[in-house]
Amino acid sequence: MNFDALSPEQIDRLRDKLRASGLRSTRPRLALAHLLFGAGNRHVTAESLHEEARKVGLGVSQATIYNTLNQFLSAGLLSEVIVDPARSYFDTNVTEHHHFFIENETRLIDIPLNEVVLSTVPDAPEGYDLAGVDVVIRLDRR
Amino acid sequence: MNFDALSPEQIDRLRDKLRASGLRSTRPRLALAHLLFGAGNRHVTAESLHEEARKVGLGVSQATIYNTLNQFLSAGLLSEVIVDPARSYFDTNVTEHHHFFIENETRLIDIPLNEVVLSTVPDAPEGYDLAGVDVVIRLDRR
DNA sequence: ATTTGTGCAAATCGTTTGCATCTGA
DNA sequence: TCAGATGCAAACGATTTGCACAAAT
Repeated sequence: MNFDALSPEQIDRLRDKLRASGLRSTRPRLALAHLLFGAGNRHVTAESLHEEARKVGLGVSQATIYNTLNQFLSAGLLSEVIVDPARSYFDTNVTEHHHFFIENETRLIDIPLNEVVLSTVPDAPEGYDLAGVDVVIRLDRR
Repeated sequence: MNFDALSPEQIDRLRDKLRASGLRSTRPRLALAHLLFGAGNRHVTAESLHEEARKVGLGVSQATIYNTLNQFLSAGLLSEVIVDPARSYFDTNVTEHHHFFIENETRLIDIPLNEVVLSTVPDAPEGYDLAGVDVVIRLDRR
């Protein structure tokens, strides 16, 4: 596990982020947090993150990848995007927004909230609370 | 397999529907088609349909359920709804429309197309064609 | 010292597939 | 007749879990 590229400040920032969410700052978690939150918004699958971790020389098992992703998810550090029956996508953008999904590239692109305007939306049926609205625009490479 | 409840007219209608889609009208397919298309729009999972088939006394295996659902899907007799990472939903409504998904009841409700108006939608990125727009409104029982 | 996380391998769950056997056209 | 369907069980891929060990507070 190569932490040389990380400045102490970066490490501290990640530590704080984890602690603030009630998670212990362990080595694997710090390393994965760095991959995930180190640069802009990202979409990963368990497999893509595992692959990435391997390349960077992290000896993390798939189980830890899954556990960590799920912990980050329940801690609110990640959101889940449900667009593909074959696998789960995790998004570092936890604000409300929508997605393009490129079916034959297995790739997601964020759509800022203000670029989709729902001018008419049905009321929730009696006895139910609104939990969220997901808009997925499916694309195919031309 | 109890076909007593089916009038010859109903059987013929289903036969035609299958044939029109290039599918042979076999016993299991006719029976499942009857369950699926017999009464209004429906949402099923492989498991729920299997269960239902069992109750009606059909000796169909899970494999046949899956194969049949997928054949109906590619034949355009069913559509797929992707809302739950845990299982696939099939919808007998093959026209464009949207969905309520009740997370803790594992249940779908159709939303007619005109009840959701997207007044602003981003352009597809260069080089990509629009394949579809899915709106899922997630609900929780109050 | 105690609690929480990790790794591994085995277990689980939904879904798909190979193959021998049936069956509809 | 014979291409196409079925059933079963085995295979599969993604995800979860049990448990012994390791590390964090």
